[in-house]
Amino acid sequence: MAAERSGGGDPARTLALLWRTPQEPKPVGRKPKVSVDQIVTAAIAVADREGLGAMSMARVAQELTVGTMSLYTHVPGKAELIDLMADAVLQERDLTPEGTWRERIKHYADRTRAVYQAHPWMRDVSMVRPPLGPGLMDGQEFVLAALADSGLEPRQVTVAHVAVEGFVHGAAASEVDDQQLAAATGESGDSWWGARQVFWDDYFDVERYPAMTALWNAGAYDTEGTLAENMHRSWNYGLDRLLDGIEGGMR
Amino acid sequence: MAAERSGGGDPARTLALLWRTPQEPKPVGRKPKVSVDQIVTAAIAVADREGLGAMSMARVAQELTVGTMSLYTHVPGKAELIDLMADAVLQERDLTPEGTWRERIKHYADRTRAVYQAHPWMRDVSMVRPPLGPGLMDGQEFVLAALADSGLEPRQVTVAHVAVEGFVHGAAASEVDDQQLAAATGESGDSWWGARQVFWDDYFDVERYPAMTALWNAGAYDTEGTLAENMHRSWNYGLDRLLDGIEGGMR
DNA sequence: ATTGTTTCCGTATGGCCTACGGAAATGGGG
DNA sequence: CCCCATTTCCGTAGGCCATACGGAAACAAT
Repeated sequence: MAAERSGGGDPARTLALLWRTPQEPKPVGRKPKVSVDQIVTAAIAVADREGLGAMSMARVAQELTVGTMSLYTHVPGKAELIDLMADAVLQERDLTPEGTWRERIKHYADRTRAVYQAHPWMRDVSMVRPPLGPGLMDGQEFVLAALADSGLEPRQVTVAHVAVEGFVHGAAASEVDDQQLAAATGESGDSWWGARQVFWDDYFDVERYPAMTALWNAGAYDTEGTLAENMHRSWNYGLDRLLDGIEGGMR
Repeated sequence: MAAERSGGGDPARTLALLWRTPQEPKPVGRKPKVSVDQIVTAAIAVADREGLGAMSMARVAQELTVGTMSLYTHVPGKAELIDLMADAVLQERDLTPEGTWRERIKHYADRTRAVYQAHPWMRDVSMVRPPLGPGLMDGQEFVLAALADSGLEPRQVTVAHVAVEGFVHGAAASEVDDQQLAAATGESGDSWWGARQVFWDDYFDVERYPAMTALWNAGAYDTEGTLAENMHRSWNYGLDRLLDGIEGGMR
């Protein structure tokens, strides 16, 4: 399926939900069996366990022992529910502003990575039109404050911000993708690659791929550690080099 | 919906399709109405026009004026079809090895970006367990050859490779995400943000977000150009800084 | 007990993938 | 010309999904 899209609905309604605008308790009428918070929590629980694909309205309602359509009283639709889920888990990062601007960005990357690890379905949530809730906004503020302290020009800060944010989310998403696939298909990444041993035997052409062959012969692929560990190493390397570049560009 | 997952099926069968292993023409039996190539082409056409979500087996069959189930004679299932589509469009990059290693990586990034622009549904295809076909492999070889020429140690080349590949695909995906959403929802990114003006009016808190406020006041967000143009600028900046860092790390 | 308000939820529509198995087409041998 | 092995075509059916609609049920105030 294609990536989950969020927030097509009425912006005012969605924003009120994201910021949980307190509404005066209704004096009359039937008492609600569930709250928005309960729905969001249940939806996150389902997605954590079985992936975003399994997070259907029916499944969440079942979790809460409520009729499917009851959810629509509290939440406009599935897209908005996903927005609420995403912002909720982004709030789990506790971002303490300590150390140099670089250390703070690394801290931000770590915390964000932890969110993706805990909630692998975040890979499937597009951040191009993000939920404008407290979870997202607090993160933006944190990164912008760090970059502003770095000495970059204001205009440069905004450009660097998009690059850093993109790298962090992209890296976290890729890294988690492997685990999500493992959970969804019941096959680990290492096992998947192992099953494709045939490829190297039957299709790989040393004439066509000299650089890969040379690297292989040089022992560049004799790594210890799992696929996941190697990915993590690469991403740390990438972020460090990106920050090197940003730092160097200021001088 | 969650991201499209590929290639769970029999590796040997999928590899044979990806590399179009020629099979001797059957002397007897009913003549096929469609070929694998026709199916892949039709599927790409549908996805280009209406998104990967609309690319159903029924829709592709309709395109070819053939019964839905006929497709399954030629292709094991939908996941494998997506693998074939992805590898086919990756083959559209013509990667000519000219210039310095840096220029070649930039060239690779440009060509890959062009693929995503032409086929926005690539955003929804996971590259963690990629289709091991010629399109993907030629790209890998190209990047590895460039990095090997940069003077990095073999082990470092493989680490840098993951970082670069991740950045390029991630950047291309993000950039295209906006257009894909615009096409899918009929609302442009600029218009979406415009409709969320309410947010700045009703929810944004200058006390809570001093860094953002300061940047706003400093005119850092007074950009001309569309959202898409600004994203493109940021991604170029990010890739340049990443390559700066890689270059600097060698000294 | 009635009324106004709010929430709950059963039903129905139209979509998706694909297992299964029979129908239809094809070329060769009698 | 007929038969038959072989191959492809494809209708049906089962079990998922989101959500529009409208009536039933619960509750407070009168």
